[in-house]
Amino acid sequence: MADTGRGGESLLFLTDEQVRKGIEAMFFAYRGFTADPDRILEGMDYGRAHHRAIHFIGRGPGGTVNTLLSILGVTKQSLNRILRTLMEDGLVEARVGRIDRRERHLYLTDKGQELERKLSEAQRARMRSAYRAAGPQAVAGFRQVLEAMMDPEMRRHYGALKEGG
Amino acid sequence: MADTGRGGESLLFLTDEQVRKGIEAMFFAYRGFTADPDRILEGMDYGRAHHRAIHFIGRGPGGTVNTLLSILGVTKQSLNRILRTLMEDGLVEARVGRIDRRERHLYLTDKGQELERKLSEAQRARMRSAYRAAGPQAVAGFRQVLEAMMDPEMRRHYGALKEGG
DNA sequence: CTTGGAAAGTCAACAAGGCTGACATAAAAT
DNA sequence: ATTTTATGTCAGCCTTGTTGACTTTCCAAG
Repeated sequence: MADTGRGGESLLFLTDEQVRKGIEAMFFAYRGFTADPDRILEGMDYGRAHHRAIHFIGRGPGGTVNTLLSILGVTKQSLNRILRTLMEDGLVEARVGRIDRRERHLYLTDKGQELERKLSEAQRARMRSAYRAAGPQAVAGFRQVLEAMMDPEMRRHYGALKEGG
Repeated sequence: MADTGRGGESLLFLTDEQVRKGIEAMFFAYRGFTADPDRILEGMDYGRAHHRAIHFIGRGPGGTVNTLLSILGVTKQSLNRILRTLMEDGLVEARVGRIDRRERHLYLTDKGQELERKLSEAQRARMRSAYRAAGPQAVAGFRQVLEAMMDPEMRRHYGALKEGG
């Protein structure tokens, strides 16, 4: 176990204690991460699931239901319930595919974009503030660790959005 | 990359695009973060809420119900349901306080510790692997950003566990 | 000693958002 | 012509969150 790794580090960062602290950091930070959108959505008929759908439709307009399904990792029944309410309320629009007419391509309406912006701005404000407090080097590290933590399939989606953005 | 490093930075890491990628990284990574314990717990009568309770009881044995309540950020009714099943199943023990006998101090039984270890090991394995892949500098940055992302009260709990650990 | 209030537990009801299973339909692929 | 795929939908269940009302226990202040 005397592996010194990257240029002579002590590997102290891999102790159980360090790793446990990382786990708790994830737990507590995720709460902060979702807190602002949750606050905005409470009172509306929407919840976190609607936020996620709106986010990824806004991020990849024209994506199919299947794509969204695999990004979100839920069942079609579960997604359908959310999508239906969003469409009824005129936040999301589903267009029949021109090439393959079985597919539905999803878009945010103007109203949907408005809510997306509102939610996104709150969440970005916190993220930006954390970024600013930690500095660019820390941010790079943050992203590296998170990316390494993902399941391969999720990393695929993440990467696709990276290029796309 | 034209990263100029700390002190005269380009602030490119604060663009909306960068911040959005951070948001998505959190989303996808958190899924990975919970995936392994979820897999272990499925089939048992337990869920993520039980995992969280077990984790923090194991982390701070002798803590009161109220402490746990404020760490987890749920209502007492919600926690009580989880705690009751854990006590019925002999994973958690509640001891009446010696000083203040209204308080219940929570401990994991041997059986509880066994499950805690099983869940924790799976989660730590992933975290450790991510840490190893990213390296110590990245890990430091990861922790900095997450800490800055927490709500102040959560940061308090996080810090308390930090010292304690 | 009595009373106020904090800590904890309990019961009931409800909602969000996961899940499975079964089934329907349209369109593409074979 | 048949099978597969993409999507939608109905019904029902589970976990885990919520609120509200109420009780018990116990410390502490009057």
